[in-house]
Amino acid sequence: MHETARGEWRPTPQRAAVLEALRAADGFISAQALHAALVADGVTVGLTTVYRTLRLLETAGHVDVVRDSDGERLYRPRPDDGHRHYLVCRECGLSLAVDAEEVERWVTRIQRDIGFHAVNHTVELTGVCDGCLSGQADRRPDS
Amino acid sequence: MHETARGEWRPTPQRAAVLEALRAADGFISAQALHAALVADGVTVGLTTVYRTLRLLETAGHVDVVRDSDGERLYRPRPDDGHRHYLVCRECGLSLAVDAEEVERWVTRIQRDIGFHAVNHTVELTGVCDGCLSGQADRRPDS
DNA sequence: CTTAATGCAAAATCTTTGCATGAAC
DNA sequence: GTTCATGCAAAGATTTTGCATTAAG
Repeated sequence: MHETARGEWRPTPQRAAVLEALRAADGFISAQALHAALVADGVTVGLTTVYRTLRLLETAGHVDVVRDSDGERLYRPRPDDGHRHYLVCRECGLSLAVDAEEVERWVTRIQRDIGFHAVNHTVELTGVCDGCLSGQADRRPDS
Repeated sequence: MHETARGEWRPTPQRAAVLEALRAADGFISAQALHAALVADGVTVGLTTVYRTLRLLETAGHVDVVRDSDGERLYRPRPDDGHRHYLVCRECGLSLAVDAEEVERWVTRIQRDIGFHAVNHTVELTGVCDGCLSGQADRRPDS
């Protein structure tokens, strides 16, 4: 090996397309939906490649990953200033970044108080946005 | 209907066993692990029944559910004073309930400010406890 | 006796892997 | 010319559903 030891990235049309589609989709999107969008756009790419590319992006820390209520992984390009938390509409998928400073501080304090190390936190907020509040009344808030 | 309108609960040995095993396991446990434990204990119960019972408990709000990194659902009997948040050790599974009042308040305010309704929140904290901090250095904090 | 619960096997998902072909360096 | 990426099909894994049998009210 005479070049980049680790970091063997190889730019291919498929990877570029996945990245572009990922950024085009606003909010979180599943691997399958992303693949469908790509195919619909006329891009020739296999579902396998979409999964593999997303896994690479995840490993490299370039996407945030959450899970929906079915356990499906949803991806979103990470805003370049670190990780964020989102409030996602269960009905239309609208996702808004929320100010999570308080939570960040809370996590830091908990970590120190309890004596844990390398604490990761995941905060997922789902609700129903104003626009979608028209004719539905199943889930109640569980707070 | 002359009795309990909804709430058609039918106490069976299997359901009792699932509940007992769930309480016996300290910390979060998967449906499959729970089933394995039951079978190992000599209880005759099908995996299907375990899943169905856990789903009922979840609907009734009697268990907290989180997902591990493989997307597997993990269940834990809910302490009878509402829902809680836990800090779980990635190494040994030790789980501690943490004071989450601040987060609850934060969620309430976000909900009001942004104009969302029926907001659910999931907060998952994972780290490494003091006891396990002896020889391991893979995941870094992502905060 | 009527209604619901059980459990096996099969189905339905989402995701990963084996392997031959084709593209990138 | 090597080495890595692609993509199909098949395998893996977790959870749900169909349906006949059994148990509870």
